[in-house]
Amino acid sequence: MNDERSVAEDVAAEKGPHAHEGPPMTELERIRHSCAHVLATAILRLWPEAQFAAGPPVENGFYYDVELPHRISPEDFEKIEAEMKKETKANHVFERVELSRGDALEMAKRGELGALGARSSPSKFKLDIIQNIPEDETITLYRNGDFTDLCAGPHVMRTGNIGAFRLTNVASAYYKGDEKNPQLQRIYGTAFKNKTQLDEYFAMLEEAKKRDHRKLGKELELFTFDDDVGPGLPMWLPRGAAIIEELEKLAKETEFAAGYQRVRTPHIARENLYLTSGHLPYYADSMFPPMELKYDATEEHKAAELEGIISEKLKAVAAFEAIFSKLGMEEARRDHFEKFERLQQNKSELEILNKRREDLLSRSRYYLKAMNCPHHHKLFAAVPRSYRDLPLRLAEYGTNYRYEQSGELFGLMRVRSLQMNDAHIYCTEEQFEDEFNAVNQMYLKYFKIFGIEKYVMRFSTHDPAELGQKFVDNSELWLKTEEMVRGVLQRSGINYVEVPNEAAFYGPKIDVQVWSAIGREFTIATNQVDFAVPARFGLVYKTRANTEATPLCIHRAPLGTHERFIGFLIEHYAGNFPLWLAPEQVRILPIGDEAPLLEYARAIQNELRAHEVRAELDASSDHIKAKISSAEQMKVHTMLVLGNRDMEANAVSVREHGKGNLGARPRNEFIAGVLAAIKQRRG
RNA sequence: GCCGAAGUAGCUCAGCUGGUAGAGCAGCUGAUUCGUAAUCAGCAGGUCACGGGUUCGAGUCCCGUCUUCGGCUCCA
Repeated sequence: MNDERSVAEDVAAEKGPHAHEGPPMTELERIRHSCAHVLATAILRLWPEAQFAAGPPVENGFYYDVELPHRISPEDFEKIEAEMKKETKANHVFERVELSRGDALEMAKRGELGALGARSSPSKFKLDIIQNIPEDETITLYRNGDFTDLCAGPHVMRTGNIGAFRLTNVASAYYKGDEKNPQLQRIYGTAFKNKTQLDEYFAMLEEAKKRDHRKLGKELELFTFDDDVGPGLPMWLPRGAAIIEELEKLAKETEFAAGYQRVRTPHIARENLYLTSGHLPYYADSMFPPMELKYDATEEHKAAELEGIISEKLKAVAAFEAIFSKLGMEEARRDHFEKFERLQQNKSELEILNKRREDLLSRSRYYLKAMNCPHHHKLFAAVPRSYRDLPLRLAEYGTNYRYEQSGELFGLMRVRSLQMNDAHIYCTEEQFEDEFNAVNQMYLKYFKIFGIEKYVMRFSTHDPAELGQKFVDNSELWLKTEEMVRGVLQRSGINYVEVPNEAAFYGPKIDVQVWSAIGREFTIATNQVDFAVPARFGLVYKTRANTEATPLCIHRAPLGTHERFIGFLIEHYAGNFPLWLAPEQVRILPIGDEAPLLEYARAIQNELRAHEVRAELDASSDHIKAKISSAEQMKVHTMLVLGNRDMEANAVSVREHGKGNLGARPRNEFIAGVLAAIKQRRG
């Protein structure tokens, strides 16, 4: 994890598994990619019939996809690694060979690619890959010892340059990620320059396991899932909810100071709303299916009435068409002009009626909201807006529901109900830069508070070739807003990287990646520029010149969702939350349970709670050591060990989780200190 | 959604090739009055994820469903 690459390189490198394009590989990637070849070599020694597909370096190592009747399991790793060791010991040169397309195809047909020599069956995946290499590109092979593979490289000089490696796991993957293609076994491994770095990496994984938010969430009683409630629907226990409260407090303070206004909107809306926004049918798969209201008699009656009229019209249209079809359209128009006109009229009326009927029915379908923007757009529209109202910043901790595919669910990181630190900023083009910059500054402020030292903003832009398909067809606005975003990012010294062709449908976006204290990456938040949907909603404001204009909209959620953000924080802090965030900030542990001492303890608890400090009292009959132990296990931030000595001196003996016994302090001094630390959001 | 693996008490886990369920912690009750990470004893706790099948007999074998995990795909 300690390689010298910049974050930008990291991010760029992860883009292209196929080395045909993109930037040259870093040294570590060359090592890993070379190791994939060594892995293939080893597998072939054990199972000569193996068919290899692709074996690129990836974020934390490499993999090679292989088709093989034998199902490789972790028990096989030892013998595969032993074969790999032989290959690295032999220190073969990675030899690069250029050859013609014809020669490459011949070799693949003889089964010599991704192989130790000619075989009875062709190297089918390699054959396919060659056929997909553009005509103007050079085809190259790489050889190490007996092993020959189709590969664009680059590699390290010799197999011995692969310092240290280990296989990690095996999973299945479809060839080219398409489920219509054959299913392959994907063998994962990792490699480093030396053994020390390899060991560090595995130590980090161990540490990540200890900090796993699912494990700590259970142990610390932060949240829970229940089968009867449903998959991907976390419920927050009081200790977890306490963290949520603090995050909301932080966001509300920050946003208030930045001129945001808080709003509240329902969790559901009629289908019409999502037809207007354009989410339906495009995004329908990611939404919970609609609730249908059956009991709206008026609307059902209206729909039925329309149904009657529509069927009449249909009959009329059919009758005319039957006549005309015999005559042919041109003749019909000439000779029966009047009837023809009536047909056209009936057709267009039918269209309107059908639309009205569909509209009526859609009014009885309600969807759980998957995002807050449509509701917020309606709030914008609820009041006549003038340029004087802009920028208008509407903020809400809205709860969204997204029907994530079952295989996507993962602890708190990928859920179906999520509370977003959401806001929509409506502004003019002139205001955009300042607004966007202010949002970025808010991110930096949060990074500081949470001790996030490494981050990158992935700035996703559009591909002009896909205008009108993947992206809203408005070239001018794309270029203009992208230029504005780029300008803000550059001028504010934000660490960012540009990712082409990954923008949202309606505008450029920024995904915010942060790294936890142990160096694992999380995408926690997103900022999106939207120059399309406000227009769909017909949002306008009066300009100074008394004309109407459509505002730009910035979607932003610096703290992302509670679910993912707290998941991140759990790992980041290893469950040892700073005082202001700690679910239980203070626990009072009286030595013994004699009445005067308990009374003293209770008085302190009450005083703390009067100042909104989450203070608890352990009045159990446990011995003091046991009380300390259980408080430590729950990672209570501060423990007050109270005995007669403390009571007599009006003092408290302070113990902090992770720091141990800090000795006695005057009661008032301690309380003032706690309040100040919480207010300043210090540790 | 697809492929693979797993699911035993609130938690962590044991239960061999089928013979009818067990520990530690947590909980409850009582004793213990202890100055910085676990005092002692007793009690209670399970439709072995759910549903079906094979068998004299299923936690154990087979099938289906659900959930979780590892991947793939997805994340406008």
